[in-house]
Amino acid sequence: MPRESVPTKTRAPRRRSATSAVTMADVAAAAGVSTQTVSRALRDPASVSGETLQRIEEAVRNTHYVQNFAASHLASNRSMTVAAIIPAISTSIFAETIQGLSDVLLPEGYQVFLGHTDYVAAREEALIRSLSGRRPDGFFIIGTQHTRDATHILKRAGVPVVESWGLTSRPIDLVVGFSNHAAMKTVVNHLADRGYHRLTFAGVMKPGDDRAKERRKGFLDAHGERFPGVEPQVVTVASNSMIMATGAELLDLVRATYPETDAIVFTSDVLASGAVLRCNDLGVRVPADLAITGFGNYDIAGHLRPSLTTVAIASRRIGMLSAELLLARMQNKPVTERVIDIGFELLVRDSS
Amino acid sequence: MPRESVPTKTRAPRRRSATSAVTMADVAAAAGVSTQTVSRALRDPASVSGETLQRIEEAVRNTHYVQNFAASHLASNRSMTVAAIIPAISTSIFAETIQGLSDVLLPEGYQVFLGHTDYVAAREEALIRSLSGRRPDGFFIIGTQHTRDATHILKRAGVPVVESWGLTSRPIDLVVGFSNHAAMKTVVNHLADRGYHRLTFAGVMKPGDDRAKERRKGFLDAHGERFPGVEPQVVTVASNSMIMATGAELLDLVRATYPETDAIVFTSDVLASGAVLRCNDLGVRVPADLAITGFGNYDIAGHLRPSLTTVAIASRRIGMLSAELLLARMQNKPVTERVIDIGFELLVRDSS
DNA sequence: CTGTTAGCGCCTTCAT
DNA sequence: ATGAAGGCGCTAACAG
Repeated sequence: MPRESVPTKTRAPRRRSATSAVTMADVAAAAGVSTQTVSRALRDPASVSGETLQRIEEAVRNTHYVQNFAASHLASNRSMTVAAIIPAISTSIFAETIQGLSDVLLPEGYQVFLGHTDYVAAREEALIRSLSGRRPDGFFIIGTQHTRDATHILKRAGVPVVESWGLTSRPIDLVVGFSNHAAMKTVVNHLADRGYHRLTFAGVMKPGDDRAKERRKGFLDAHGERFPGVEPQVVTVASNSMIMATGAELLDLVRATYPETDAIVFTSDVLASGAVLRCNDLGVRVPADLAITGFGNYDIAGHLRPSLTTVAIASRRIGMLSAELLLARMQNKPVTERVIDIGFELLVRDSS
Repeated sequence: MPRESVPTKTRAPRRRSATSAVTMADVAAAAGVSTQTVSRALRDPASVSGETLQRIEEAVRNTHYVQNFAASHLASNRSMTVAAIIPAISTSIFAETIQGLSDVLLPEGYQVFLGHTDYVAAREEALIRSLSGRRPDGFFIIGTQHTRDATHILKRAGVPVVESWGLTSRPIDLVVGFSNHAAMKTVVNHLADRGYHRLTFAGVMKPGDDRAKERRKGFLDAHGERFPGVEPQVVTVASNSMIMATGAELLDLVRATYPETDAIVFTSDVLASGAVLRCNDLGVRVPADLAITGFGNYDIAGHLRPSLTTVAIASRRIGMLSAELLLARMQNKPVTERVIDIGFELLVRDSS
């Protein structure tokens, strides 16, 4: 550890670094240049002469230097990180979105802080609060509805924010999503066109899931238009997991509650798949006895028999587009569109 | 000798903070205390008198102060972050592991950096290198085989490292996993016991997927024991995605290559499910004509008809246990077990 | 193209 | 229980 050259100090020099005592100063010393030159070589190799660059690169290798981004962040006021906040990581279509986000950001040198809220608004706020302390250069968040304080913190952060998987006329900053309301209306219209007339909406409604609420509203609005005077049928559960077993349970619940139902509109392919498979077990013919629709176009949807009518969402693309918007903002490039509607696609298959 | 202060400010003071000009000093001023007291109040409220604490909390609220963790990190040499490295986020059972990890770490104040490697060793190394610069207080990584340099960086980081989803006698630091080799032997033995005797191993083998390699080896070893002299049958693809369509393709490939096959051992439930559904389409009876086994006990496995024989892995638990080990290390608590084998469970269902 | 200087915002150490 | 001093490792600003 060649760092002793200040004999005039009365106190022993502070040694707090437990790990990696190698600093930029060590590299600079080894290469015979100033720390500034090392810093420049690391961030913009072209700004240093070829010979100097080589010496520095060699010094980096010899010393096993690993740059400390916390110091860099503090000095430059750029953290080179993006905070991503999603409801759940597992069993979730949002994983694809995060992969898309990450696929675009990592090659640009940005790293991703990931947190999940379990669909609880208070947890979302706490997470945003906590992640703000990391001073990310951008935020990515699922959903367009947040607590007052959460919104406030995001706005005060002074960095780009992308809300996603929904649309809103009053975004915090940027939005990449689609209309859950319109998507569900499309499903209802499709079923009505096919002649189904006793529709039931079924799904898991977590308190903090504004996408599910939008979908329910889309169902109700379309139902009112297509079946005026008919009482809409809605069956939801709040605490169940998003698993196929829940879909099977919901099927049973719908059949018990509204036996006259001839089509079930599920909020997710996971639930719809569970229901289709249970129908097969029960001898209920899909779609002859009962039509079933899903949401999300999961892998399974096209492989089930009957194959599942559903709404395809470009989940990965949401992540990639969001990352591109964030990058543009973070690199001070112009962003023309503040709200990007990526749309959706109704995939009519055999279950309806 | 104290350095002289320079009262002659010839230059204007630097102002680099674009965002959140509120610092601890502002809070301290508002509360009429020193920054030190604010710092203490934030990290250990009990170390400050009740009245002072209240004034500080009020000042924090009024100023909208958000602590800067980068500065905290630099000064304390603790980042309160954990880096997590997984092959893929989406369509992946690892998402559950990350959720488990995150569920344990977030409440303790740690935040998670997430990166994915797409099963490419070089990307893993690059990611580890890059994440090291964030000076995480711990690493979590899927797999037990890494490049020389990657291993070296992890060791030099001087923080706890958990490798997972496999076992090794020479861990970098800690391991939480199970034997993929033993799991696959168990599957083969089960099939052999049931009277199947022309087994084919089928799966996606990405170059950097050491779990898949271990599984293949387990298959081959068990096959050699149970069917001495019989040439083992292996059908793998390298570049296909882990989706059901690939399972259907593999089924076709196996039937074309080894028509005498009476049982297919897949490396994943996703593939096995695709194969089962295709068998249903083709009129191939499972398990009468062909037995099929999966791996991972995904949600779908129990709902398929026939239901899928598979190996259950406590994916979420791997994450939680890993987090607990990391926490123990990071908080200087004793860790007795360096290698934790969480085992696996063969679930015999109707497909075999 | 390279070096010097000062400071990013917080925490550790020491003193009271 | 609180305050003062200094430095964590790096980079912006300025000079040459």
